[in-house]
Amino acid sequence: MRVSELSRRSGVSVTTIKYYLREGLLAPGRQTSATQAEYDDQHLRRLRLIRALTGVRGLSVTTTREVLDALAAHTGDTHLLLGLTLGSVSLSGESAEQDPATGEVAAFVEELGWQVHESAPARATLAEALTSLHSLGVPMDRHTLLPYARLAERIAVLDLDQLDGLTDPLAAAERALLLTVLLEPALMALRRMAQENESARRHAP
Amino acid sequence: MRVSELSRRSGVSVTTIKYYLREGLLAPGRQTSATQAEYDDQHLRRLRLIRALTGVRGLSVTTTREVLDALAAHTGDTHLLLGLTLGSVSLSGESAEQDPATGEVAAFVEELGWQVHESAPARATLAEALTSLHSLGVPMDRHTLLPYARLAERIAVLDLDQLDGLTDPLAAAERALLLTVLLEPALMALRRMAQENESARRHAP
DNA sequence: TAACATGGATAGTGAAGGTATCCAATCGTG
DNA sequence: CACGATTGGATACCTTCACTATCCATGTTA
Repeated sequence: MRVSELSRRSGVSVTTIKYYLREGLLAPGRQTSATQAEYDDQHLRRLRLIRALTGVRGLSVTTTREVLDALAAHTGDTHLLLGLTLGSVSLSGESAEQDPATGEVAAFVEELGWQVHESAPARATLAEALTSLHSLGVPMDRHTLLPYARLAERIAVLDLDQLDGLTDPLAAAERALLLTVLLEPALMALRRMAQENESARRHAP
Repeated sequence: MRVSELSRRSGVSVTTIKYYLREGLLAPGRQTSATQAEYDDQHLRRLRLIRALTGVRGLSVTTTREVLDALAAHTGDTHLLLGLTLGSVSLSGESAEQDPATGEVAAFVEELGWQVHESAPARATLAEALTSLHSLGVPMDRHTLLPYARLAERIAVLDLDQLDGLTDPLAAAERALLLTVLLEPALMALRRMAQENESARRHAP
């Protein structure tokens, strides 16, 4: 198919597709002549993926490219992919200085017995959030955080269960990405609704 | 205290403070003369809150104002506050048309037995995420989603437990806000680390 | 009283994420 | 094969957001 059809089928304007091509989010089509290129279903799928990451999750174009590059590079070792570039989601601008809670997070991860890469961005994300909460007078010590971590373990089990049976490593990596990133807003929405429900249960029995 | 001290104590520049005043995120100080105003600890606290919401969580200035307004308006009925304006976090631009998965979400909430307001933004967030996943070939039916929802219930219990003992309704409302919004990145970071751990456990026993 | 700070207003900045316009080459239809 | 529409490619422009800088008249303080 050519650009106009790709545009029609994806709902993304031709100029925006050109923009994504320029930015390297989308691979160029197969050239059929000097001024003509052919696109296939892979491009359509990729385009849908881009829109999902930028739209639903609000990732920046830069982060999206990094995530997609990581997907291409690490197909195969799925668990390296999980949470790879995704930690940089919360803040696009890197904070150069180390967060004061970094050591606390390391100790906590150790206490949990988790095997987590030393440089996992999620560590910094957690540290930053805890520091911020602390500065606003909300404690969140080990004791408070522990049950949350245990529930996170069970969520992770559910996540990994959904990758079972996918033998194609490309498909598995892509699904891992989708489940990690796109399920986040869904889980947070479930949490907010559950909070409302629990609050109603407690305050109006 | 005057502006310069507020700036020094909060780490926010005077010009930015002026900007927040203009945008209505921060209440004006008490005028002591025609061209002088006095700020107090409430202003400092509010300023820290603003920076936490915009910085850690990446909320836009507009959304932050809406959240803070909701906080001021609904102090007292905490469970109305929870998830009130917060649903609009995922997408700043409202999608005027209704998501096709809206009905499915309503049925799911019913099945769970949750008491959730009909117009809760979290419903739309969930619907949007499910639609997006569906269009990318990841099923996420009721059956798959149910265990996630049950874990969300338990997270909500932990959340609400932390509001116990706070008798001051203002403090309770503010803590509810902090726990809902600022804990999100922390929970997602825990999830990603737990995924990495679980993946390591499964693939390299 | 003179240097400096303040509140208030207005204009400017830089990044992000597109959008619009041109152009020459090419395709497809008659 | 002629001719209008489409395409790829390049460049310039636009809008929004979150600040930031500059002015200025008034006020405070040493």
